[in-house]
Amino acid sequence: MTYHELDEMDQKILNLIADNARIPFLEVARECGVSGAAIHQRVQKLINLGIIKGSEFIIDPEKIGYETCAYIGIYLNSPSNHQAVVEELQKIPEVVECYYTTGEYDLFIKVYARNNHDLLNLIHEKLQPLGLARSETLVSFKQAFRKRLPVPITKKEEKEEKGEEKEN
Amino acid sequence: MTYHELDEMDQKILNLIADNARIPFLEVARECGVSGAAIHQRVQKLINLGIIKGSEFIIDPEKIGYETCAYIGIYLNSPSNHQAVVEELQKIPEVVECYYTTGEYDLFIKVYARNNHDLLNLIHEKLQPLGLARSETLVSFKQAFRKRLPVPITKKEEKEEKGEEKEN
DNA sequence: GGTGAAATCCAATTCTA
DNA sequence: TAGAATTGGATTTCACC
Repeated sequence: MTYHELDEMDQKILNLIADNARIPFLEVARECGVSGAAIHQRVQKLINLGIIKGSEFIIDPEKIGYETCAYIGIYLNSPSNHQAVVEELQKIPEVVECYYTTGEYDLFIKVYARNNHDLLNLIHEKLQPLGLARSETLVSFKQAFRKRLPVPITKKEEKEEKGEEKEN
Repeated sequence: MTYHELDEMDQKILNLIADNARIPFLEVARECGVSGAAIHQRVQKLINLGIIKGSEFIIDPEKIGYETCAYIGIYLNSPSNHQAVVEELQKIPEVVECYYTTGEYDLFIKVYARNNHDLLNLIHEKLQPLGLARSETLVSFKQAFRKRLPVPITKKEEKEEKGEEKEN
């Protein structure tokens, strides 16, 4: 099994804190009908399990001067070299996400740039030298929306049906 | 000007809180050499300006049962209808991001699914019925990295060179 | 796993400058 | 805008269940 079983309270906690990282844990505690210490311990457990990977304030890229967002599909000259390329990509501040994908591209990245001109510059000056055979750029001219994945709610009965064992 | 001028302290605050939403403001205050009230007021200002759009705990999608991540480029039957399609897409829990893009596609979305089978299901059962002419799917089989965009640091001298006005 | 109390620390407001 | 002071809460730990 690739993920730990979360009970209903864990799921409720995650859904409460996921889009408000500053919510007081005592408020979460009241919602869940337990003590603040219990929430504290469970959140700690979720962090230790790697389910919670951190917290962040969401900053609007446009408002700090990044007007252009783009996705770039990358073909490498020597695909065997991908590890080194990924390390170099990680050092470029404008590259915020990087994926290994099936089929089409060797790598697929998300980048921000101050404007379209800087994007072209970024591609020519910083990306091409890494050993790209070719790349395809998809410029977003507007983000329609962004939201978070809901934490699925597993009802207790469903867990029992799946054969939840006592020795967990 | 599309973005507000941030002074060095605003930038420092953003860089401090951006990847730790739970950091005590008093700690930020100590780092910045000002009082807690000053940080409180500045963060409030940044929220009011829309520079800070909220906060969140980062939850590992794999750990809550979403093993497949994919990007899908969408061609619509009637592109004039995009507004309605976007609204429908927003209702689908698995669709977490949606962009209007230049060129190639009418829409470009990011989705999560429990597995590859569910992804196919999602495309056939939920996406196709919205009126897609065609779609191209790019499955990520691993995220190499993800990081945040750094808040650019504008030195005071640079701002003066740019002609910062007193009446701001 | 959870509780409750204690000690420490913080958030948020108000007032002053 | 910043600082100081205040106060009501929040965080965290720990002994106990």
